[in-house]
Amino acid sequence: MKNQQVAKIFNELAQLLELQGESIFRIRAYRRAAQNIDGFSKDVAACSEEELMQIPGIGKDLAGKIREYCETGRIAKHQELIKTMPSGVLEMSRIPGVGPKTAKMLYDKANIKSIDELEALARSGRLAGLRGIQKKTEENILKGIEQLNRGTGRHLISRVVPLAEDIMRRLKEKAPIGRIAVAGSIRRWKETIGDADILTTSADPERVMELFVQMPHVIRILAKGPTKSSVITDNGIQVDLRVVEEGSFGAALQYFTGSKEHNIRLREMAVKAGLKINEYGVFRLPGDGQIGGENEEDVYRALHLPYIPPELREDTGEIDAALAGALPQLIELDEIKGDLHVHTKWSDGRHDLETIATAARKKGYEYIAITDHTRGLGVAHGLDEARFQEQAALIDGLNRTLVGFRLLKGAEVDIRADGNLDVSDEFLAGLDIVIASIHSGFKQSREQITKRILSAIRHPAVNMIAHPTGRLIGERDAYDLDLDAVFAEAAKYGVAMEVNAYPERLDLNDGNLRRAKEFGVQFMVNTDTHITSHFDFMGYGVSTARRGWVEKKDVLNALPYEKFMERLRTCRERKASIAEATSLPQTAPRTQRRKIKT
DNA sequence: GCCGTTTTCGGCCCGACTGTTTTCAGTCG
Repeated sequence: MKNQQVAKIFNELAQLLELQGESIFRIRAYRRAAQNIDGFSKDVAACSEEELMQIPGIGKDLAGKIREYCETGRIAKHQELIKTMPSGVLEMSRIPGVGPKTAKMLYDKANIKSIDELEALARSGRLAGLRGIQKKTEENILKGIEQLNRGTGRHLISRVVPLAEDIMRRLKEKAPIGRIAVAGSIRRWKETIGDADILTTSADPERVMELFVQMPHVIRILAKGPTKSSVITDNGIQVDLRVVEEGSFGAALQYFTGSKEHNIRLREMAVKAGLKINEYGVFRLPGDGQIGGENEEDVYRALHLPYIPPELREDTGEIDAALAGALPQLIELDEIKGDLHVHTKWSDGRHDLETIATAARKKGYEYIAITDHTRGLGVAHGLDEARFQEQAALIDGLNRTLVGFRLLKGAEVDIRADGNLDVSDEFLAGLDIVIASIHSGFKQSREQITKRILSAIRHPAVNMIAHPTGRLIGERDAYDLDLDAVFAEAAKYGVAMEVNAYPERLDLNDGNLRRAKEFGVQFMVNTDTHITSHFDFMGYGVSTARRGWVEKKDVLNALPYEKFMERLRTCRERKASIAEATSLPQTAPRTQRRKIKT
């Protein structure tokens, strides 16, 4: 899949063109193309020029550049631009507060070629005096460099959500506010968050801003105005607070939820319809008469669109789907009836069976599966068959006492480096549910890993592949895997793919899910719980599924208990019949075999 | 560089905050 590489080069081209002072529209064209390629579900390397031009924002020129990259591994225009400027200048434009104009000026006027040189000059106080730079800007550049050095600037959503909730709670207690909500990428449930956006209404905005910047978390104030302030908190997360009037809250919520690309599309549509949309409302032009804005729905209604859920607002086809009346009916958190990936202290979890069952019932579930690790996973105290039998007896006992709730006997089986499972087939056949996953040999070749997972999918007892790509956000990339082959086989055998809700995993991710859906794959959204509080992660899993356009009908654990069990049985029956059918050609008469061939 | 149910040329989303070049450019979202 070359999409990400092409997207990266287009983004870099946009930055380089920005340094050249190129037309902002040309730059924006590269950025838009990069985003659409990144979100495109098919490999661009496998697309003809005509197919590429079907992607929004890709015309003849960019389609040619994509082909050029796929065929030669480089883009001449990119190479040419890189040569015009030291790479350090590009890096300087990534310092918060320093944009392309400033970076270019620093290079042109003072021959500064890297962040290190810039920092040294700023520290010695010799930056001030250059055109447009005085003491204050010099200080801000140093702070910006510090911020850049502190980290990637993106945080796991599970780190940001609690902070945003805490800030909102404090504002509700102390500040004179009306409505309040999170916006931005948190509300779209992106897996990582750049900064937290909070939106509120107030009759006394200045007082709200004052209280906001004085909160105990705040270590630096980036900006403070009457309607908008930005701060850095002690855990390095930037929080932006915006105050609007009641009549604008919906428009502002829509506006600040983004994504930017989604909003640009909407505002383009608005202009064509003789309307203007901004964060204050929807206005009819000319005359500026406001026709909506108190509620978010007003914005979509004004454009004759149905309400588009925040998780879909990425300009990856949701507006066209809305126009066509073809938006998906996204899965909802309260439609989840069970959790099929749960560990106990029998392997590497913390609690006993009863504690886990009680916590799950409190969540309102009808069933969960106990899926402790198998013996292959020594580090996780994997169980051997005898220990599983012991555990099964306890589960049977608990099930006799539980009313309206079932514990399923399951296991998270290790797929070994050779593709075999580390427990006997007979034993697995006796379990209610078997989930299989990879915990070692991540560096194997694409062919090997794909083969391992395909053989697990075909195994007679396996019902689901857990965390199918193995990625850990910010720590470990997905292993090299032919996902299309995996999805095709999973759909054929009725084996589910997991949406692992663990915040570091979120695996499959949104893009994978959309692709998998095209193959007709079914999903299970699970928390991979090791401690009872992990059950709360289900929201992250469901939101990731929603970002992947997943509907209730695609999610097996949205089924009530009886129906769910029936599906598990169907999966195994289907496998048995496929195994039987595929063994036929070998024993079939010669004439029949020839027929099959043609 | 893309795009077209007013357009194949001339448009391309909109506003807040900051620092400084005192009327606005740069940056950000």
